Amino acid sequence: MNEQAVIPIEDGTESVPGKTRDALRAAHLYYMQDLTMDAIAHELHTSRSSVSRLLSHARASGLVEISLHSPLDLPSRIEQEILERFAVGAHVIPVPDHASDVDRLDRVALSAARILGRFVDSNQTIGIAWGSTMSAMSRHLVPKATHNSEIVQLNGAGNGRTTGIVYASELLRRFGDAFGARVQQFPVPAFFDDPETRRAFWRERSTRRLLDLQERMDVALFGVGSPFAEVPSHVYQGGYLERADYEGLSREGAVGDVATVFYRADGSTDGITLNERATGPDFSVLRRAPRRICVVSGRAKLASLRGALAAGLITDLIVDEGTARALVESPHESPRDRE
Amino acid sequence: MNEQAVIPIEDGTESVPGKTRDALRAAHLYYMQDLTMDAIAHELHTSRSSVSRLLSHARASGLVEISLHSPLDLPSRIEQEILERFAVGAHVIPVPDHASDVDRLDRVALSAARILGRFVDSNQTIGIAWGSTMSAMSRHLVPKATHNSEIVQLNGAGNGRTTGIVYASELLRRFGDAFGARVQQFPVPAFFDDPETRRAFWRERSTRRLLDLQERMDVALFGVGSPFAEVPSHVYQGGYLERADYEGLSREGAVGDVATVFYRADGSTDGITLNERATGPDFSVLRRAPRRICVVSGRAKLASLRGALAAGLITDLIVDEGTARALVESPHESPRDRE
DNA sequence: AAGCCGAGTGAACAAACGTGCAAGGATGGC
DNA sequence: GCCATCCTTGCACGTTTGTTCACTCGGCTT
Repeated sequence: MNEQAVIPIEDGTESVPGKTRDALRAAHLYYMQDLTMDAIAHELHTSRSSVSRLLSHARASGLVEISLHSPLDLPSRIEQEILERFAVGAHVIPVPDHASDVDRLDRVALSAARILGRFVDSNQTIGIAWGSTMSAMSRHLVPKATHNSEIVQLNGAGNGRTTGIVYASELLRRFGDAFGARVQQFPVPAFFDDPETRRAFWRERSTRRLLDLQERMDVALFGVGSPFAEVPSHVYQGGYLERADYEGLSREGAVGDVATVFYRADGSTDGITLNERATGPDFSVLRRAPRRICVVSGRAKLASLRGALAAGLITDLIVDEGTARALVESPHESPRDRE
Repeated sequence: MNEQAVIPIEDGTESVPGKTRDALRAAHLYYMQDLTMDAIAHELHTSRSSVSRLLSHARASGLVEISLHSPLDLPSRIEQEILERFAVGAHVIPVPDHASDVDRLDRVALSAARILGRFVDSNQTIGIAWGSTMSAMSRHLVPKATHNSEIVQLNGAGNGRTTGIVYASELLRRFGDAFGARVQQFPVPAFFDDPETRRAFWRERSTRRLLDLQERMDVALFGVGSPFAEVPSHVYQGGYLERADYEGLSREGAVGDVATVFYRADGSTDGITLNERATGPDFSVLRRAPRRICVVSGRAKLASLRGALAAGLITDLIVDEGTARALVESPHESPRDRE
């Protein structure tokens, strides 16, 4: 049999495109023609195992895209309501109510990572905050080829004795790899000890360059912090803040933060002293980004989320179902628990 | 456990949207969150089997869309070449060379059916020919909701003693169902016996109405017939044509047909007498459709395909790999076999 | 040159999945 | 109101798929 006639391409040493070719072909046969992996293995002259791996590769590398279309007459009542009430595009992630907070975060992050591709494109500057939500997302990104894009770190990460969270550089690198984008690190602590140090730093040319990038951001991606919730965001565990800081926040009425910048329930930030030591962008800067994506999981963050919405920080919200339901159910109630 | 709290929607008798809701949720959990069907069954309070069926339903009904993206630097050399040489957008379907013609047709039709959704939209008139290729496609259509669209039959089907091919009405209905479109049948034989009958019929108001529709077509979908190939298109098996007809076609240099209208290798149709009895649209009418999708499988149809390309009938081509390769390999050779 | 390392392969096993089947429940016609 | 019929459900089975493991094969180091 003239087996080599089947694939008359030159067998160059270009092994990587060769793998991509095979993966693409396998994906065609599997997803478009419904062949079994066995049959595909036969067509590609390899083993079933390899086909299984090829398909995994095809999915993980974005060769295969799976998207869901709700029929237009059934557009998730909750998403619709969030859109109307807050003027924010919502993606509600179904998660059972009894799931643990860790599960919940993982599942929201996984879904968010897969949705993210829709927001990312070439020639964009993408700002990324640093936190456990972003960390979880970074592990599941689906690559998408872009040109001339840039990832810029929104807030410092300090030299954390990080609680299992990957280092900021690693996190940024993952985003950069996934989208073929340059990465701009922001090597500062999450909070300065002295506001003066921050001001001095901000005058440095290298810092200015980064801040300029932040001002020209096309997409911002962040979670919300919730300092007084039972399961505090990791920013509050890494030893970044002292007891006195919490007391200050509490006294000044802060309910949450976005990229280390704190706000009150009504979205205001004026007079929150900790912000003078924070490294994240001022909200006036953040709001210049036309697309501001917020990923939230867990009802503990409800009050924070409300504040971020009040501050107008969010244009697109990715949130677990329980939190979404709570958000629309009890419109203006105090952070007391429902039911 | 407050199980009913998990899904606080009213348990109305709206069973169909209920099923769609579940299917959508299951699809979310399966495709976006990588849960196993077991886990999903648990979340939905049902059995694994049901989840499997829900997911099948979600795929078959277009709730889930799976698409493949070749990396831009590797855009199927063949498709690229077809685009350059014939100015036609190509989708090449990988099929092993040793596949039987039946397999080949099935696999191309399956892929074509899944691609078709991209071409169909609301407020469109979609013309559809009648043949074994269309028949195979009709069994695998992925529904897509559209408004105010219309399916119009391009050529008559006669009262075939159809060889396992579904009746034209059934075929049209499937397309109509899949896209929520009205269906306009064309109840005439594939070929009239007497050209005069055709002319008379064409003057009828009911016929005119249909021809008008054909002239305003947005999308045309058809295969090509290949009268002199080893495995003749079913049009030639149904007893539509007599020996004398074939001899006439042969004498007049016909190499293929689109919707019962025959053409020569150079795309010309003038002086092919059988066309006076054909029921399909004149090519000048067909070419008014901005999008003209042709589905071809099997090298036996290569000469026909070349002719249809020469006639400028095609804007988008869906073709099996072997045929595509033959198309670009031997550019201007006579219909003699290669190798 | 020998040897170490990492990537890739196929066999084998376990997990996950699809489907025929029989039972239960709803629907619609009479 | 009752029965025939169709649709749906969960189970059980066989098939299909993911993953672990031992192995091979280049490439690169010592």
